[in-house]
Amino acid sequence: MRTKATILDIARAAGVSKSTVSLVLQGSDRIRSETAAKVRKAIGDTGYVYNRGAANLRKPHSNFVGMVINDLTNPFFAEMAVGMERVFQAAGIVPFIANTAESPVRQEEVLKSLMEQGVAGLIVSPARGSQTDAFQRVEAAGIPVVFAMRRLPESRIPIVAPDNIRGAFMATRHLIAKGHRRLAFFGGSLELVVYRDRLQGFQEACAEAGIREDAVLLVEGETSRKGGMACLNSALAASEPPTAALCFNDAVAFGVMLGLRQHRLEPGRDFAVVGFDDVAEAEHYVPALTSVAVDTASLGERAAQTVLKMIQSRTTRADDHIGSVNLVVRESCGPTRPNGKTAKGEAA
Amino acid sequence: MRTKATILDIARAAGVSKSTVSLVLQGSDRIRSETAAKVRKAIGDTGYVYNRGAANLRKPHSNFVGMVINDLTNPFFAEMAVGMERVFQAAGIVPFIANTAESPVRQEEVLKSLMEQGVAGLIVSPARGSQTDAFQRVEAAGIPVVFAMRRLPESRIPIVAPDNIRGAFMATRHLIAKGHRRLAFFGGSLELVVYRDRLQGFQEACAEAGIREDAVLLVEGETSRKGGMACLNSALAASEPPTAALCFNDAVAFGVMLGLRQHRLEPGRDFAVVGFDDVAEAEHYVPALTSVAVDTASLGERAAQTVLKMIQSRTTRADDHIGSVNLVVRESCGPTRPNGKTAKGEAA
DNA sequence: CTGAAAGCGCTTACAG
DNA sequence: CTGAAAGCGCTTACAG
Repeated sequence: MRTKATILDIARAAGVSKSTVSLVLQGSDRIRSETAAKVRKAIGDTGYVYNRGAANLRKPHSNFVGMVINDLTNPFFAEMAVGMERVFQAAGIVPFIANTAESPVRQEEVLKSLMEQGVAGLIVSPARGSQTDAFQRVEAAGIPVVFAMRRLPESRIPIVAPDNIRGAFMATRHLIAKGHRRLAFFGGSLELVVYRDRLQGFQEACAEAGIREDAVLLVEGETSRKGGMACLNSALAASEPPTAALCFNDAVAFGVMLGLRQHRLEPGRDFAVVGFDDVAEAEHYVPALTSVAVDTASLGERAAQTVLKMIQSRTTRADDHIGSVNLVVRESCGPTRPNGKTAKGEAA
Repeated sequence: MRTKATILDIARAAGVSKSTVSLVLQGSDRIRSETAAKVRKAIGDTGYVYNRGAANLRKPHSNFVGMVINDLTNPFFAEMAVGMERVFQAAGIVPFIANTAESPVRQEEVLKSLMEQGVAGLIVSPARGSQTDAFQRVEAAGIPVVFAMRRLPESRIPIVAPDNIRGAFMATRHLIAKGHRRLAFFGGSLELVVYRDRLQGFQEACAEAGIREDAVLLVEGETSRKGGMACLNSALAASEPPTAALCFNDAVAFGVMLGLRQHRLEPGRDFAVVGFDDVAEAEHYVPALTSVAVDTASLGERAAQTVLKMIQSRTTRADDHIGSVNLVVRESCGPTRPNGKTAKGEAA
């Protein structure tokens, strides 16, 4: 391995100055095409690799963005990533994904590394337990950030998220229309703003139906399959267990259904469950999971467009985007009545 | 947002030279602790961000590695990533993940961007259809690369992968022991070395049992759920359809089971399916999927350790690692007989 | 359309 | 234990 080629090497090889090389590298039209061709040939011959670190020393911003995710294991984020990738690719930007595995410490490290590398912008779904000051450094550095799905209280960072309140409200109403009167909300915790929003929708629907607060069970927990199983177990141990649950997300819902089986209970028949996110798997699960669809890919696209615009206009502010939601009714709350009425004759 | 702070600013603030600042930034023990403390305080006060691009101009290598994945949507890779993250984190290295979505073009872009950024090492599961020369540039640049799961024919890049031949052999034997005589192999394609290996194990087991070649159906396809459904459909259209299938991976297997249901066939009872990878979901699926477990997290750890060692020893070569596999028998091939014999009385 | 020069933010011998 | 100086690989006015 001989020492790495630089623009100077390729300038010599092409018989031009290094300014010229730099210009063709940037696709400038100030260079005659024959000259550019010579340069490009030299680049190919030498196996030259552009050094973006050096370039960034002089340029206003780099060409990569970071997507920092709290749980890569949740397929939801992979689905969102594909939406993002579409828009970034079109803009000639490469998105790098980093996983924090729900650890604020890890998140700190990841953010630091991304900044040091000169990241142009950030899309982040903050780890649970993130402090508001966790993003002060990136804000101070003037790096555009948009939150996706999760946000921090009292932060001015724009967010792209679904209409959590309405989604939870619709889902809960559905459960109530199915005749359930003892309801639970499983997974997540109060420190999450999303949780508070979804909980609010849940409680509004309960209130509307005149369900008393003591007929409602809130079980906080990890926002994962494992968390869902744990929630169910603790709920079932109550003196008067719930008969239906709105789950913080689909991962929790899958965990709940798993747990039900372990208790020899059949999801849908013995206990109704509805999820949130509508990941691809929801449709294929047995029983198929009723879930709040959030149009995941669109959310990803929107988040990407937002950072992109922020980067281009050198701003650190943008409007929030709240995406519309809709309830996809499948089998996990029992059979659907064709006329939209439940067994108890209530309007759906 | 005032202009960004540099080591010069913090040198002035701390009343030292910039060399001193650089030294404390690198944790040198040549600096008196009081001096270091002053410097660190100045760093905190200014919101200084270390510029790794500038540093890399002078340093031999950077501190980040790239993991380039062919399908982020396959939970297998998320599982492998957690194994990797453990070892990288311990080494103070941040792994960035990039998705190629099975596109060689996208892969090219991603690789280029990573190299320009000064990536220290790469773990890659090449996109289907990658040409052998796709990695010439990174090899020429002397960047350590290890392939994970998939490799390219005639490449000297080391690989970390499970024992595909043996895994497929064991799985196929299991199918045969269950009494199946018309077998299929679903998903993947000959251009993939992994495919050839798994196919070899499959065929060896068939040969061992004296199954004739015309009783065996090979259906190539995408290595995804969707691909699995397509494979099944085309297999079912045959004049004498198979009764069991070894699937290229679990994603394909899930697709096959989905497809079976659409044909009103019950996986396990009407058609036996076994997967490969044993992702977390396999255990929880209904019916639970029999699959070849590859110890995913260990594979990830091993791959990470390998690049790490290559980076440290400035080499571009390493030994391959073939991980052991074992068949996890669940319900997707029908009920297991307690004595390990099939209905037809054959040894398992 | 192209070249010479300055400078981006660091690190690294080299002195002291 | 700390400082002054050179130089890493680029880009960007500025000339010509």
